[in-house]
Amino acid sequence: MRDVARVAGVSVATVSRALNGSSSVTGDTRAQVLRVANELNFVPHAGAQSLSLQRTDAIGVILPDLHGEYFSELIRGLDLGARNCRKNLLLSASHGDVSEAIAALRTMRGRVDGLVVMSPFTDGELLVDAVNGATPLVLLSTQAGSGADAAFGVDNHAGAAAVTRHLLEEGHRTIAYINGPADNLDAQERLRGFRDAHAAAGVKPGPVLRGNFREDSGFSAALLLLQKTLPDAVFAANDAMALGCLHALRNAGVRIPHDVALAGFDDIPVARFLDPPLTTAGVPIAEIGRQAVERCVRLVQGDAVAPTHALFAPTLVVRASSRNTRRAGAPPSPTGETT
Amino acid sequence: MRDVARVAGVSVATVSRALNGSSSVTGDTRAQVLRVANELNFVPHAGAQSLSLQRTDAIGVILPDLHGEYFSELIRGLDLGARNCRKNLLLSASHGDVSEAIAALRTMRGRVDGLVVMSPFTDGELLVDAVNGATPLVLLSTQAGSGADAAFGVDNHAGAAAVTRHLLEEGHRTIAYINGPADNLDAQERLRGFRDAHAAAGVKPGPVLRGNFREDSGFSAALLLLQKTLPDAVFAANDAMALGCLHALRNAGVRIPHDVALAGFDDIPVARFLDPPLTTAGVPIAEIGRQAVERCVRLVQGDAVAPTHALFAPTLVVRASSRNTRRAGAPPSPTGETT
DNA sequence: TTGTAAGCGTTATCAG
DNA sequence: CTGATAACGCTTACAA
Repeated sequence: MRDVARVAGVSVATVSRALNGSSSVTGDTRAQVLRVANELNFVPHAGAQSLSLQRTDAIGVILPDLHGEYFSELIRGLDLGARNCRKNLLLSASHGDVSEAIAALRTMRGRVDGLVVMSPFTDGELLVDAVNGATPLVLLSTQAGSGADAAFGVDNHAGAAAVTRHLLEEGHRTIAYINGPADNLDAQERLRGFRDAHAAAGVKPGPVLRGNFREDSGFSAALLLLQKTLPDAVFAANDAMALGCLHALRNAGVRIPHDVALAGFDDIPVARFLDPPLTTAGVPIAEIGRQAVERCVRLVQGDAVAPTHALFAPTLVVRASSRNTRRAGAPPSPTGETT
Repeated sequence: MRDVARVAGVSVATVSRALNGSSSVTGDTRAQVLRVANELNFVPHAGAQSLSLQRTDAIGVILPDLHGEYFSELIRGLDLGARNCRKNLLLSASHGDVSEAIAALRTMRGRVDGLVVMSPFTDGELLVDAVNGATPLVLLSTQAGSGADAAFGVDNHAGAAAVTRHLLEEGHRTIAYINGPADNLDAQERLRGFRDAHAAAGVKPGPVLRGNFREDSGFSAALLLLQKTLPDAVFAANDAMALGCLHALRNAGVRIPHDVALAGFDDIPVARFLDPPLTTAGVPIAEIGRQAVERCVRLVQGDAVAPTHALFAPTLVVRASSRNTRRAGAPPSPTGETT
């Protein structure tokens, strides 16, 4: 910038003003400065700018992972929101570990104006403590009362209960469940929904298998199931595991849904492309991301928004994978999709 | 930091030294400072730090998109590389537009030490000009001679030719092609590979349909194909479009591979889970991302590395979707996967 | 070993 | 309308 000032024969202050379109600059000097800046292809140093302005125009995002269909879809929404607000996104992965999340948090101080953190951990308060009100904080997938400025989540209990109810109504009697990570709040709520729906129907829940929300754990769980009498249906706590499960079962020659019905949770983009298309609890993943970022930006701007804990209600998406073909009087719809 | 200094009864310089483990600090003062810093839960301001240190410990990444299986997988690799080097990732999307990419580039000045940019655009030199050597730059998916410090790409021509050859060898006579965006270099090379393989085999290529690398364009292309006599096989320029194509064909009651064989490009994670599993050109997506970041970091550190344009050779991944079941003497392998 | 002060590249205040 | 100059929060000579 000094160079530009020198060449243009003005002071750095004037350069700054000209570049930022301050009104109090002669048309001549402005033109001159812009010309020189262009010649020297000067690009303002965003780091210095934000130090001076006390604002970075960036939102920090910390997610358990940055890959996989679920996070990919979430990131799509986050990006959308950021674009809408003309903010940058600083993404970081905590790899499912609170301490890593906190470390990421620390490196973001002074780099971002606000934070969107997904913290499905039981000990998520640590995170809020770490931020300590220093920065606007929006939490994702967290239980209520978290002390953040805002929180967005999914009604996991209702979603899981709806899927379970659907499976029971289809006439499936024993339903096996592939669980998520034990310390994951989303997973805990889904399991509760699964159990409560059974209790309400007066049916004994099938076996609950260990899982970690990743595809391979769905695969392994299916292998376990194959060693005993197969259940009528399998409900995986997310679509990724349902995918792995589907794969393992098909490898074993099990026909879905004829031999075993299958359902998942999330409605990730591929769910509808599987064969058979997957019944699942539809979550507006991208939409949640978008709203989270936009809310965060609003907090940064100081727009007094009431602290919220918004809970999105999943919609039951019935596709072919859950159909009970053993039962009479269940005429398959042509496309197999209802909502 | 001033607060810490005041409370600890030392100068800010000492605080800085204590926090950064400078050797010339008494054990006592250090302990004292650390204690106070902890009490006040002081977190260094990364922005100010980098202004002073002239280094941000962050790598900027600009991709056409941040979502979808392909980019998701790429981001996994980028994150891996960044973690290995203990760097942060500043991600941005150019949405397939050079000017947006350049805009993103500008906002990154002073925020990152180096750049990894995916620029499959025909006018990618603009990008290099924009950076103007100010920052180490690693390019992805770019044609050679780009003027960047390093470039990583895929041998698209070889990959597409291999897939085409495979389809021809399977006995498919007319092969339709779903193309990528016209101004995309990867897409251009793949089309060339498709054509050259036909020429080498003395077979006339089937129809080439317009596409944009996204799922829905594969779907539309398939609808077009369904209006005429179906080809023996369809080769989509990437897996996402193959997925869309698969979906449309199946909706129409077309059996794959019996009625029409199908192949894609990339080997995204779901490819093996489709029904039938998808034949494709396997690209080590995540690995490319990891290497790109690590190379970028090395450039930042000034390790004199020779400028490279590394080209990864795709591996032909044959799965069930390309089998010619109309031909005699093609006994299906049990898993249907070979490499 | 520690403190003082200059500097990183901007913006903003305050005189001129 | 424009130019000095003090921040912004940190690091690092240079002095003490």
